[in-house]
Amino acid sequence: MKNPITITSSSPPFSILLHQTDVRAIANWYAAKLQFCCTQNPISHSLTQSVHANIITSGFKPRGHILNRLIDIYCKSNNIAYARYLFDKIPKPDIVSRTTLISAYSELGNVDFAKYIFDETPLSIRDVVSYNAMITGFSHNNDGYNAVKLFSEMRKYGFRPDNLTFASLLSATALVARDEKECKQLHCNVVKTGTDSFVSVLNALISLYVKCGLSSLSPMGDARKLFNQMEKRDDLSWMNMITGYVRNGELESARELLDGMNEKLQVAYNAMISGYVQHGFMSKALELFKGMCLEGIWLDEFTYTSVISGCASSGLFLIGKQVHGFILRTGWMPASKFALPVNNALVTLYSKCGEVDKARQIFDSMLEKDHVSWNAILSGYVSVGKIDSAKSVFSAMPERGLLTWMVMISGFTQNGYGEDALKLFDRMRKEGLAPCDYSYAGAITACASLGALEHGRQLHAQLIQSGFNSSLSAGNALITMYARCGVVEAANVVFCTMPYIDSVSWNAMMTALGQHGHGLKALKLFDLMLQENIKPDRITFLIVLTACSHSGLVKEGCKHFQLMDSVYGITPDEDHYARFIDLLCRAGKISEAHGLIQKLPFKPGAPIWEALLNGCRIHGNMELGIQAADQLFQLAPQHDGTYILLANMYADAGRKEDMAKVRMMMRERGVKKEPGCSWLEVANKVHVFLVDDTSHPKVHEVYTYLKELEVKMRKLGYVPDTKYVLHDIESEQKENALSTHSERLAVGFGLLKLPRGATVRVLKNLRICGDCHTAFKFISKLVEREIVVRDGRRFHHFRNGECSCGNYW
DNA sequence: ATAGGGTTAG
Repeated sequence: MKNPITITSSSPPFSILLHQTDVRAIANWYAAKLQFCCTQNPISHSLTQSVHANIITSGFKPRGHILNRLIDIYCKSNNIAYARYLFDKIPKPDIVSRTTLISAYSELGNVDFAKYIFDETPLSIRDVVSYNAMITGFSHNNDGYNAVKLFSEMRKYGFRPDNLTFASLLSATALVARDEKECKQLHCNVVKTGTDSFVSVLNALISLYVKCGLSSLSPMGDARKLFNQMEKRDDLSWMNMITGYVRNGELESARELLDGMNEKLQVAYNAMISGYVQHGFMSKALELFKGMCLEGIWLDEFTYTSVISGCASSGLFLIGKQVHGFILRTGWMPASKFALPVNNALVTLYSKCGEVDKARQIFDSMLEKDHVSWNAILSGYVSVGKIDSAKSVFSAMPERGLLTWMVMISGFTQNGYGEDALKLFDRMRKEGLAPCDYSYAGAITACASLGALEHGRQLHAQLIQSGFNSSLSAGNALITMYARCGVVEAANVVFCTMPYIDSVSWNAMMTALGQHGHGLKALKLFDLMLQENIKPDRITFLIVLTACSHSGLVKEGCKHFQLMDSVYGITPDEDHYARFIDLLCRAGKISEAHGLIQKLPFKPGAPIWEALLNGCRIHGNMELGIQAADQLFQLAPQHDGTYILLANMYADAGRKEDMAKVRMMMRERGVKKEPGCSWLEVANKVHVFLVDDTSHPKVHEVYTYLKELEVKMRKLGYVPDTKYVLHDIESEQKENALSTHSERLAVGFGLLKLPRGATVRVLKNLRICGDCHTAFKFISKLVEREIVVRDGRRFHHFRNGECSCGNYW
């Protein structure tokens, strides 16, 4: 429909103004003009304002439907305050304008003001329509309770509910109904009032049955009966049934319904495709998609959104990109006019397949963005590890939902920024948001990587308080956290008390046992897992091999290494071989490991050489160790771990000059710590440096640094794990500086909780110095504080004050 | 003047 009025003018034409007396004509002109403003998308604010200004300056007193139009426009543009101001100017708003306002405000989400207007409408002018509008208003704002309450109120005052009332009421009841009883009762009411011949009422009733029947034996039974009885069905009836079946996982019944349809309704196909996508049957979804193309059914934004997002979530990136190309080629719509969800799905697709730049390109080209778009691009950056870009996206976001925080928190954690993760978690709560269980999982994992036990414990307590104690992700994170902080018993308690567990939980618990030298227990758990019919995956075998390696279980390790291919059909990849070589090396079978490397089915990469180098370090095999280090330098010259391993190898052999050479090499090649490592890690590295260079003159500086770290830690809100605090080192005796300082340092680290890295190095250092006395003192302290020193071969297990020194000392 | 349903992010 063409609008005869020119768009630019804001005052009525002279022909109308000529007859000043004809107020009606002027009013009609303004109303039509405002109607035009209203139908523009987006609403033309500048034109509205100039028309409004014109109304005021011309001395024309707006009332009735002009005021309504104006209010309508200001409502739609979310200028509620001004709409309210105009509303108060209406001398006696009639029921029609009130009803308009009620539904407009409700649609805008301002149901409170809608209720205000409704409440102050005198009972004498209320009618069924206004009640209907208000019930719908509540229902659209997820307030089923008040909708139902209003319904009984209107019956109390003697209003006769009509078909539209029941349509709204049924939809509202779906929000609050608990059982089928309520459905049946309402159904009777509908039949009694004779509204059961209206398609919209029956549609609403069907979806109510679908929602309430979920717990019953045949959830779709009543809905199907009703559907079959219907004389007339429209698009929505079919949609409701199909999505109902989909929700119950009865995809075959849904498909039967679709195939039995006489006319091919596009919405029904869309519902079916989205059902397949939701349940991960991508091949079926794509088959149906192809069928739609062949049958000549029009494909719309919903079709494309489902298909593309399905491709994204099931890893079919190539097909997803093909669909994207297909849309562009067929000229379905110019790319600039793609609907928001389609663009969102595309951003997700390119984010997930790692092409985050392409995702960004689409994101930037979008005229309209919502929180989903922002979250999609954010998780795109997070998953490829571009934390800086993720950070800038995070701070540029117009609104941050729970998911946003969660993505950013676990993004920090996954990329090694544990501190930032905890800081963000705190900030989230300071802003008054209640973190979801995934956010807790992220923060708890951050504690695991930082070794912050006490902080982790507090989060555990808060997690329970928030009612997330049955959360899978949080439970799995807790197992990892307790294990990494040395409290394997606590990890076990979590594992045993979790109401639901998945393969990740099994893996986490096996890791926990393996880390603490309980190799046999880990293998027992593995068997238990098999008995529970959980299929082991590649990760499981990585864990099993590591557990065997750390407990010196060579035979068992070999057995499982062979079984994984022959019985479980998992071909060992580079990581598995690396663990296996590690196992051989730790058991002293260096030449065997070296032989295996030469027979590998692929070109050995960094993990393989690193395992060999570490083995050579343990057993003092200098020649092979240097060879392995050379290979590593070629593969990754900037990786600091290689230098540290090599230096440690020399340290064990007492070759100080060579250690110095390694350090020189690092300096020459500009090897630095990767950016973003936590201060805890820095401290650890400082410690390594100190231990490696026993005559380092800067011992004091290191202590000052550690003290600063402690202050920083408190500022960040960490709770120190013990009451130990670093004392003034200056006042300490200087004799035997190394061992004393090492112990102090360890106490310092104990405060930061880093049993594995730091304490083990202290022990090693004390061994080099031959200071057994301090070592024993130190060990007893560890036992006192329930820290178990572990590692299969080299670091032994100390418990109850006893210490099995073996060849270590 | 008022009605029924569906898509996207971990």
